[in-house]
Amino acid sequence: MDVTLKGLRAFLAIARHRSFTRAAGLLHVTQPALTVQIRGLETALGLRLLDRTPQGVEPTEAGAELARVLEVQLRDLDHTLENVRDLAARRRGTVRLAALPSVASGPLPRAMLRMRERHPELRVQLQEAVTGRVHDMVRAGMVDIGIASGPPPGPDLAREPLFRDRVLAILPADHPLTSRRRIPLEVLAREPLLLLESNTSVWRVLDDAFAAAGLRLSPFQQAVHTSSLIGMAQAGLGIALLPSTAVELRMAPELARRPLQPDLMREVMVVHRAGRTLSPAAEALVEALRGGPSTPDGAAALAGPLSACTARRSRGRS
Amino acid sequence: MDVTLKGLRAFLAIARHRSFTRAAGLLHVTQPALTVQIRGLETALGLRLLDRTPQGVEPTEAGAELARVLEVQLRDLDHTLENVRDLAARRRGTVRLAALPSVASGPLPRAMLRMRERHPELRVQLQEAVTGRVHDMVRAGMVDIGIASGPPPGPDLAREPLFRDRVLAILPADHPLTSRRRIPLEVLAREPLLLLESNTSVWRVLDDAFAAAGLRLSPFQQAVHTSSLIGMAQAGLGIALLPSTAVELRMAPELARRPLQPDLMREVMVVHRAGRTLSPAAEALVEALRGGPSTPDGAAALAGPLSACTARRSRGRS
DNA sequence: GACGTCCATAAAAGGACCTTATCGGGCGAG
DNA sequence: CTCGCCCGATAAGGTCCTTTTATGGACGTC
Repeated sequence: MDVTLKGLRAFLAIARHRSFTRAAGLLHVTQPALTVQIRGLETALGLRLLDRTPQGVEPTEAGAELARVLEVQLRDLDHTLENVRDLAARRRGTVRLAALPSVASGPLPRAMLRMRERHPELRVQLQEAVTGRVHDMVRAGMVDIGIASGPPPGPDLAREPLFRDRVLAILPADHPLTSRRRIPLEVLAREPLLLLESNTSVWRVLDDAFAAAGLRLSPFQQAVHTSSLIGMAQAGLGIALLPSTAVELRMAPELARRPLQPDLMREVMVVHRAGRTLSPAAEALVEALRGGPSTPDGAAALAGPLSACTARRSRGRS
Repeated sequence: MDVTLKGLRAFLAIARHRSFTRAAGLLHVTQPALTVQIRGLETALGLRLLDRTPQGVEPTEAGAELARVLEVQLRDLDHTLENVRDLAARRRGTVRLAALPSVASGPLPRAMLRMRERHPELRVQLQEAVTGRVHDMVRAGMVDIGIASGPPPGPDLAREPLFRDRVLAILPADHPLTSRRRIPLEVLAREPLLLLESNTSVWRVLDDAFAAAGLRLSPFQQAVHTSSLIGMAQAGLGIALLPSTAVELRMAPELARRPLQPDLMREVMVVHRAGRTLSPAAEALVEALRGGPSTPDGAAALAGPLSACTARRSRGRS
């Protein structure tokens, strides 16, 4: 015979209410079930825990001692289990996120707002980083998920597409090229270009496209922050090439925006460790980033973390 | 699905050893059993606790948190259960005992010695009291068992015979009555009698017997302590009537002892609350009082407390 | 003295659990 | 690159446990 949680809970209920019958009602079982449970528990422990009297039940010495201790310990255990269930139900939890600066300042805030509406208790620990650094942080376990762009980072990281982001040419409203709806790369190549640093995903997209067109990407000026480039464009220093998500663009409405020819897109992706389940909080954030929950009702959301992420490591292209 | 102790233990073993297969070996089950157990636990909690990878298992964030807390809590729970098992196995425990002074000084010490040989960790809290007080203390729950004599104390107390104790006449070796092998009550009635107090069981036995013989019990001297009466008898003050268990008799070998005519016996009994199971420690003491364990082998002794004392309240004679 | 309450027991249905056997995926060696 | 090994998942089958329904015995009450 084995000590079971069910048996212990039954014992505690009976000891507390001094009655098999009443405890049975509270536990939603019949009285004989408790008789058997207690017999099992008493056999497992090797002594009598409850003295059955005609008018009810009285714990023995040992039973009273056990009940006293068990009361605390089972409450603690239930508390522990409830905490885990809170994680699952997204009533608790923190997502550690590493995101591209353009996403962090652009679509991310609204996603966090959506997440808070559905799961007010969840928290996000945000760190901004460029793609390579995002991958490193995810790989090292420093963050739960990353938002990055660029090529597949390797077999140990899994990626799921989030959205596509257009690369725009940002130029003063009176610039001659504003007459064109799209600005060809070969035209751009002759202009003074204002670019982010070369380890960014935008730079990589541009570099690839220029190379494919037989051109060479030679920036007139580079900067770490998008707003610096915008300031330069406002001053007429040249043409800035920026992702459309960059929220700083909204603060410079007088600047013209033009897509390129060919239209260059940057694929923004969620990255996480392959073969590792996303925490429920991380799932909630991904859902919010996608615009809404993939599983609208709570029950399905609760089952979600189990069904999701059974995928194994994705094969990296050689 | 329900959280079970077995499932939690399985989870902890797997999380600790990072492997279903290894944990299965340690838990003496097969690996599929653990797969099912963990699936049940994860379903009950609503999230994934373990990430299965080709080379083993890695706890998820939630799983790691659960494992950390559970480790402590299950250890505490096991400790609690082990404590109860110690009670059952008589490796721990205290008997609160109220006993007649004659028994406490007479057969009890040897019984305690026998108990200590078998169960060295058990302790006895002894209180000496006369029969009426013993009954009261047992009834009030102040002690676990009592040793008393005399008539049935009522329906709420159960009694089991322990031994029979002869009432002896104690007289100086040169007393004329020493010529008689048994001393008739009518002879005694004419002698100066040295008796214990009137609330004692010996007094009651004598009183009943004298009354049945149409005699009147009128002590020449009364005392609380047996040794006082012995001293008086040594001084030639009269004839002391004492139970044969009184150990003080052994310290006065020069005094003569004679049974009465009719032979008066005092039935010494173990008393405990009716319908209440004796604690294992109390059972051990009763066994020792009886001269040896009623269940010699440990296994049967362990099962003993369960089978014993299923009897309901014994009917008191009206 | 009939009745209600309480726990124990018995039998049967239902479910949970474990074991054996097998699968599929990943990894390392040859 | 393929074979063999290790890992966990799955399926099927049987056993054991658990629960429910129905009933019994003991006790207290009206």
